[in-house]
Amino acid sequence: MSKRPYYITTAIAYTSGKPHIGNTYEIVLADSIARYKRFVGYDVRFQTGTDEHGQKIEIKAFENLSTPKEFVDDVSSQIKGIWDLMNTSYDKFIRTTDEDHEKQVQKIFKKLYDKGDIYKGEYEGMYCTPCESFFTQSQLVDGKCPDCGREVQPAKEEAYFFKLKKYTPKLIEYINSNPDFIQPESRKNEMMNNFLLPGVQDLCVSRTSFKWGIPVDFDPKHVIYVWIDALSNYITGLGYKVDEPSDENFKKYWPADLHLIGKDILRFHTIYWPCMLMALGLPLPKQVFGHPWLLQGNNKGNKMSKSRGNVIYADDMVDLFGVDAVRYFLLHEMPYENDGLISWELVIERINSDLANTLGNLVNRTISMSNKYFDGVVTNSGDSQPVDEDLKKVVMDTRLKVNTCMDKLRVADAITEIFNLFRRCNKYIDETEPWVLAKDDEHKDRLNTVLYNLVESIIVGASLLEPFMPETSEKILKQLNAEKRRVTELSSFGLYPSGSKVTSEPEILFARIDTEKMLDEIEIRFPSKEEEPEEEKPKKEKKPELKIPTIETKQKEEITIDEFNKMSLQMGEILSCEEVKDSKKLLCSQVQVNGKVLQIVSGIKNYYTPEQMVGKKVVVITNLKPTKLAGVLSEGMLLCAEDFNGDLALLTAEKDMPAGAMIS
RNA sequence: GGCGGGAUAGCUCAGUUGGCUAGAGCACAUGGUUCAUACCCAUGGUGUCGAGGGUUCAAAUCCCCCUCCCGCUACCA
Repeated sequence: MSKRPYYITTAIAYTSGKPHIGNTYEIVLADSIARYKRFVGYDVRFQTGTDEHGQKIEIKAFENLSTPKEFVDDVSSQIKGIWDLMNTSYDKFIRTTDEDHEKQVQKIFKKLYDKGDIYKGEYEGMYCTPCESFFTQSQLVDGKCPDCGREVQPAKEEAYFFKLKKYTPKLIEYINSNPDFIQPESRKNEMMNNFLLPGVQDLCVSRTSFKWGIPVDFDPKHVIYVWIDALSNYITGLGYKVDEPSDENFKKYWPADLHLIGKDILRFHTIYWPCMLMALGLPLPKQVFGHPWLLQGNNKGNKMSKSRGNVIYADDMVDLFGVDAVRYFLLHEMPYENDGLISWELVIERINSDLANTLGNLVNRTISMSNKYFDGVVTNSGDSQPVDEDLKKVVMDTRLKVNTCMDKLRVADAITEIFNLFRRCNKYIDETEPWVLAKDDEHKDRLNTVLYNLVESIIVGASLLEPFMPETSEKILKQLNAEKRRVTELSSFGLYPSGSKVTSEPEILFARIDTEKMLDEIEIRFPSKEEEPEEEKPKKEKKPELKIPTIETKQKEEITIDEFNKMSLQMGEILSCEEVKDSKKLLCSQVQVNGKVLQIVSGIKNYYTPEQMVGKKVVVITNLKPTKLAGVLSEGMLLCAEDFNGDLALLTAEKDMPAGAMIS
C-alpha cells in the first residue's frame, strides 16, 4: 500500500533582509508538522523558499550598490542558511527567480489572459488624482469621488487586472462548506466580513513602475506583480506545467494539505490564491493556517525593537543555546491563536527548567545509575510492582495525546505531553528509590526492572520528540544504545532488548545556564542601545518582514508649470496640536501661515505626538479646498515624505524661514 | 467609524457544549531525598477569573453596559 501524500508549505520569505526570530518561527513550526507527518506514515512534501521580486528589492539593491539579482542571491542564501541551521527538513527550496518558475508564471499569466480572466485596464474615469485612488463605477457618488466629492479623471497608467469578482461567489461557497479551510476561525470571520461579503475589486496584477519582476511576455513593459508571481510558487515548485503534462509531484501532492503562513498574509492566501486556482481549473488547498506572531518582549526593562538594534536573530540564539533549545522554545512557547512573547530571559528560563532539569537530568541520572549499579547493562528481570503500571500507562498514552494535539495543529500542547512523560519518569525514580534498592542484593531484580522501565520509557519519549527536537532525540537514543521507535511500535512497552548496554560516559544534553552571567554575555554581544531620553514615538506601525509589500508609487502624468503654480505652498508654524477624537491616525494642528491660522488634519498620529508637532516649521499647501476628516474641518495639507516601510517624516526648510514664506 | 479577538496566580499561558473546593509550567516557601546538571519528589496561594449589572439551582464560561489592549478594515487633502 502506498503512503498517503501530505503537502505542506510555508510562505516564501521576502528577500529584503535577514529574517529575525519571529520569521524563523514559521519554518520551524512547519518542520515539526512535516516531521511528525512523516513519522506517522505520510509521504510528505515540504516546501519553502524565497520571494525575490518587487520594487522594494530593486531599491534595496540600488542602495547596496548591487544588481537586484546579486542582492537576492545573497539574501536568499542567508535565509536558506538559517533554515538549514534550524535543522529544517524541507524537500524543496523554491526561489521566484528560478528559471522554471518564471517561465510557468508567464504562462499562467498568458493563460488567464487568453481565457479572459485577466484584462488590460485603463482606470478611465475612475481615478481621483488628489486621493490617488481608483474607484469602480459603483463606488462613485453622483459620478464623483466618494471620498472628496471631486471630479474623477481618466488615469494614464495601464495595468492588467484579474477578475477576482468573477470567482468570489464560488469561493464564499467553498469557505462555507469547508469550515476548517481558514484557521484559526476568527481569521475566517475577518476575511468574510471585511472582503468577501462586502464585495471585492478586481485585482491589479501587473506594474509598469518598476522593472525587477517577471515580464509579461506579450507586453514587456509590464512586470507581473507579486500575487501571481509569489503565490504560484506552491504549484510551480511541484512541477505544475500550464501547457504540457505536469510533473508526477504535482499529480501526487496537489492540492496542498496545509499552507502555513503568518496571519498578516491570510487575505492573499484565502482570497486571491483560491480565486487564481479556480481560474486555472485547479483544486483548492485543504487548509490555510494563519499562525500568530512571536513578539519580542521586555528584557530587564529594555524594550527590544528594531530601531534599538537589539532584534533577536535565530542564528545568534542558536550560537548561544544550540538548535534544539531554540526549536523547543519556539514550538513550546507559541500559543495557538494569540501572539507569543520571546525574550532572552524567557528562553533561558525554559532551557533551565525544561531542558536541563526535567529532560537532561533525567537521562543523565538514569544512565548514571545503570552504570553505577550494573556497569551500564540494562536487564528486564520482570520483577514488576503495582507502581510500575501508572508509569507504563502514562508512557503508552502519550502517543495518542500527541497525535490528538498534532491533528489540531496544537504543536505546543503536543510537546507539553511529551514532557509530561519525562516528568512522570522523574517521579517514578522517586517512588521506586533505586538507591535504596541498591543497598540490598536481594532487590537486584527489582532494581534491574526499575532501570529497564526507565530506559524504555525514555526511549518512547525520545522517539516522540524527534519531530520537534531531532538532534536531542538522536543523542538520547544513542546514549541509550537504542533505535528510534517507529510509530507502530509505540503501543508496546518493553521492546528494548534486555541486556543492552548504555553509554558509560553520558554527555550532558543541556547545561544549566547561569542567568546573570548569560545576560551579561548577551549584553556584550548584542548591546542594547541607550534609551533615548525622549519618550518614544507612540505605537509605531508593526510591519512584518514577510509582508508582501503593497505600497506602490504611481508615475503621475506630466504637468505644466502653470499647473504647478496653481498650488500655494508656504512655510507654516504649528502653534498647537491635538489628537482627533474617534480617529486612529489623525492629528489636528493649528498652523500659522502669513497672519492667518489654518486648521489642518493629518494622518500622522502614529509617527508624531501632538507635543512633538508644536513649534515645527513645516511645508503646507494652503489653497486646498477645505474638507472634513472624521468630522473635523481641515483647511490644508502638511507635506510628508514616506519611505517603503511606511515611515513618515514631515518636510521642513533647510534653514529657518518665517511662517508664511512662499515656496516655489 | 465598521467587524472581530483579548483582559484568568508574581511571570508565560490552559480552561471544551455554563456544574463539584478555578488549572499547568516557571518563580517563591516549607518538607523529603541524594542516583543526577545545587537536581528530583511532595505540599502550599488571601487569584475580587478587567469594572458593573442581569439570566440561572449553578457563570471565568450566556446576555447587557463600561474601561483598557490588539487585529482586520475604512479614513489619513
